[in-house]
Amino acid sequence: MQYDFNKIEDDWQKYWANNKTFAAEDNSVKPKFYVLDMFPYPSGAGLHVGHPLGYIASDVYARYKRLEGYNVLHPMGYDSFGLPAEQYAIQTGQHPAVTTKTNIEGGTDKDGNVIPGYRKQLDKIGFSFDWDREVRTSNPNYYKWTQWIFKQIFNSWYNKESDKAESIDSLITKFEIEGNVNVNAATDFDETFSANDWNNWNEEEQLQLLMNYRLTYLSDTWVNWCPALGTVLANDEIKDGVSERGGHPVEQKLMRQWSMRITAYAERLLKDLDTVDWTDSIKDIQRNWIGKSTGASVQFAVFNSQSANNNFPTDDCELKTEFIEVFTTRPDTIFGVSFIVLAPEHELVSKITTTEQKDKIEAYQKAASLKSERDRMSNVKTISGEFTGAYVIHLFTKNKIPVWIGDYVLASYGTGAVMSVPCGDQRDWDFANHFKIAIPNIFKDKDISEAAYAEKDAVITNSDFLNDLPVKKATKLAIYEIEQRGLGKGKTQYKLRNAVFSRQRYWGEPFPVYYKDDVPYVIDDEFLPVELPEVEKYLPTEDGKPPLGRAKNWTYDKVLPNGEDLGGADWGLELNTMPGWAGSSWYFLRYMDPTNDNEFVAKDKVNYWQNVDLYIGGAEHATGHLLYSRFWTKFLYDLSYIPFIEPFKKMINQGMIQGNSAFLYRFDFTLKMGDKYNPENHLGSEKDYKIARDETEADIIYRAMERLPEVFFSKSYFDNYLDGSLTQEEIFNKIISAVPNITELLTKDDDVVIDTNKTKLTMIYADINLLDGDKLNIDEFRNSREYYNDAIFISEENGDHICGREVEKMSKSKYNVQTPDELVDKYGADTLRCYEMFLGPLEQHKPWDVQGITGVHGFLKKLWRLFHNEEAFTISEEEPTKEELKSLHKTIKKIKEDIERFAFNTPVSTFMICVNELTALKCNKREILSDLCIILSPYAPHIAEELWSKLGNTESITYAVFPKHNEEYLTESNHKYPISFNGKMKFLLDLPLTLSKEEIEKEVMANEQTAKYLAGNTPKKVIVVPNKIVNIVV
RNA sequence: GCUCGAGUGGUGGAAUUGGUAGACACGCAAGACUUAAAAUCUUGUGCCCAUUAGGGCGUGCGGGUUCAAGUCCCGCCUCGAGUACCA
Repeated sequence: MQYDFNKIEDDWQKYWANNKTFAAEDNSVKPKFYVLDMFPYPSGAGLHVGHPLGYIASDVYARYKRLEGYNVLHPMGYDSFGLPAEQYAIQTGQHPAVTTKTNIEGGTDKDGNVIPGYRKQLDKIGFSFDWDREVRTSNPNYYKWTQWIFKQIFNSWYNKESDKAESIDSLITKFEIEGNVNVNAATDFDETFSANDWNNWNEEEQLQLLMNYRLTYLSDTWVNWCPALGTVLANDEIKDGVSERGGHPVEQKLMRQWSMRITAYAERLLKDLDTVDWTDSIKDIQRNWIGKSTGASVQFAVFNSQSANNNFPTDDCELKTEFIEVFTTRPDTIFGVSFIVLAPEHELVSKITTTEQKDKIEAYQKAASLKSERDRMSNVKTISGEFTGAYVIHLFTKNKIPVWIGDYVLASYGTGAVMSVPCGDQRDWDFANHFKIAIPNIFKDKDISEAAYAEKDAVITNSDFLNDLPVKKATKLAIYEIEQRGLGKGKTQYKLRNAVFSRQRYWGEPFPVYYKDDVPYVIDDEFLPVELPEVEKYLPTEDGKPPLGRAKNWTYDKVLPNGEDLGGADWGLELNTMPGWAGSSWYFLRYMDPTNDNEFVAKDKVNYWQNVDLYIGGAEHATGHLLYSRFWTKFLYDLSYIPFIEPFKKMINQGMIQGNSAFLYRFDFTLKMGDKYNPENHLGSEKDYKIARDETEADIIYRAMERLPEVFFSKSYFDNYLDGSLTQEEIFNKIISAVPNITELLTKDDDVVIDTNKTKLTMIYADINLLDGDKLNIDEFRNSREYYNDAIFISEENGDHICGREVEKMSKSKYNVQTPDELVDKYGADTLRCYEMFLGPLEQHKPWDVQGITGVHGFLKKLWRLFHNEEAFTISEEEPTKEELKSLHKTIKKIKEDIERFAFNTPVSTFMICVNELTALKCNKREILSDLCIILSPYAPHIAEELWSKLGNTESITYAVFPKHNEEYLTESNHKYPISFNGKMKFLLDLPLTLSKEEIEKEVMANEQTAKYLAGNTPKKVIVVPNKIVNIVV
């Protein structure tokens, strides 16, 4: 009886949908398990075989956990706001909501292309998602709560005393009572004010001040402006100086923007990485991104050379009016400072520069400001700088230290100034060497004549009170002294920047914010969501406002849906929208309670489901989504909305499935005008050749080209062509014999010849769907496009036309995309699922090769045949034999072990071995096959359900019980000992396991084969490891 | 440059704690069935030498530890990812 996978899969998918088989129970007595896939963006291109890889793995795990008795939450939804839909809307005028819906649900786009729809594609693979919990970030009932969370962040500040976010009201109370003197908050605001000051300010002034404390705040910030996309981008949305999406240039611009004070959480984001089970690589990326460094912040007093002589001023020098603050991670090297470098943009530069140096400094500043980020990045090696003419006083030695500017110092990091210690830092050393500045050595017995000594294992010398101390102790003491003398203090610095949260785009969440006299206020909860308005175009307005500037009545009028007017006014609403990561920072919470209209998630539900137990997705979100959702999780925890501090406990990052592109080698005819051609003829007369008066040479050549067929060479010719063993002439001869009438075609009425010096073989992409292995299906290829109809193929001697292959990214433009749909139609979803897992370890990148799928498909057919003879389903009720039980139980054991260590590829091989063994044993016994169905069902759920029901079960296999292996069936009485000589295995010897070491040795030494390999020598030593090996050392 | 990861047959990969390297598949070759093809089945398949028996070499390269190394240690090479003057 045939394995009709199409019908079986269809039937069971319907059954699961109708019976809501995978609905998760919200408050179950069962233990919970939360398996989540990273939120997909529903693009119009649909799924290719790389996308479901992670979904299959998570689905296998989810199904396995159900069999293990867990209540599994395994939801799916869409991150449906985003740039591609909006770019498409700008091009076509279609509302992004419409295209987004089509991309998810299927339909046709404006050009008439059929869009299969994400959902339909997913359904065909047989995932066990609880679709009743689907969310879409662009649905108002979802983004209502994104806006609500924004409001909570807006109404919070970060209290460093309690080390958590608190309500802004608690801060206001403090201000009212004692001003900000005792407030220890995450803020850049460093002035102090009293309660009196506070209470005397008007509302606007108070609100402006609170902006410095809110966890999301409006400020003028330097942002990454991308003119091509018409929006600002966050640091993690930029790769190599250009936008991650589209690769457009990015420039720095000062704009009024909403930002998220993620820096308040820097330390916790860093520290809590230790509590999650992620790969070291992702953790490292986050640690780097957060970039913690500890050291000291130190103030250097500026010594004004104009009014002082070269003698050193005293401590009470009245000229100490300006200070340069620097941050250093090596306070222990304070005595090695020989100059100070400021960033060219540093605000003190103009104040301290002497008149003699003014011109040079200004020229340098100008040159630096003209350099783009990219130039600065690419010019790392060139050393440049300029002396300001000013000096500072060394904290301890009181020496004069020159102040320079140089663009190797970044304005945006630390204080934009460094104390340069050339003996201990290579960049400082290079700078000093270049400008002939002194390089004092403060490391005992270290040579610094050729390079700086940056290792931290030196002993400090020439450093007054730090002499003879190792780095660690010297650092501690230096900080102590600096603090004692009031010259600075110990400090921790982070690279992490606050995240820009505004986007000048249409297709995103509107802010729940309106403006009264330019002061932002948040909208009352009863008016949420602020729904995205209709606009007639998705472009910025003529005066440069974001697209929402085009919306009519975009004001906070306080009219409730029921028509009740609560007395609003024409207060303008915020025109920016939120970035892509807003909705995805908390979506995993919404799945617990997707339809709740009163809360973003109900307390009892989040208390039951807790955080995600297993999160599967790509590694590309390391610094974006994975950092932001950790930040929001901690924030919501601080406000006691959720009971955990990390969103994703265990994460696996699946590797990319690469495309396997195919190439044809096309002969490129290059034509030129023939000898008989005379440009004179071109000028009107009709002598030897018919040349239309208005034709150019190019026209004639093009016309001749059109007559010529496409000629393709098989791979071996190309290889020979590349290494020179096939000459142009030989190629040409091949063509002449393949296209005998070539001269005729070429010439016809035109005088055109082939320019044999310029012809060449070039690689063009061939659609991988027209290939059978590496062989081109010539007929299908000819039919694929009209101009290939009469293409000529110069093939291998056996008639095959072989294509070149290369592994690269899977993409439409490379004609190497494989969609899951075609494979599901041809082999079935179960085959696809098993095959994608079989390909290799989940985390690894691997090339897609469709050929291997037949092996997996064959395995399922073989499995089917265990249950069926030619005509019908047939099963035996006999007692299984020892061998059959052993085969089954070792499989049960290995499958469980493998799945639990997240090895998804090896179980498929294990199933194959088991089916091969049972086939060899001709086993069709119920007791064996019934358990086999269960353990296979996470991988191949449709066939498992079908066979399970044929075995007489009336309930879905989903909630069957994963069998326990019985160790008794696996224990052996004998072991085939590999007998090695000097570690090289020579033969096997079957011995009972009951033998002692001595007995084994005796048996081995008595064996005649041993004697042969010993060849008369006496063994020096015999190592016997019972149940493992025997090694004889000769 | 720095950080992290990976290198095993023609291909994808297996070998979980140092103990038979190459499981399981693909591909290839030979054969069976068939008018033929597909499907299916059987056998072989790391490389080299040898008719066989057998021998030698083999997990990127070079060393080391060990009775025994794909696995542990040291040094290097190549590829991939992240990051980029972070003081």
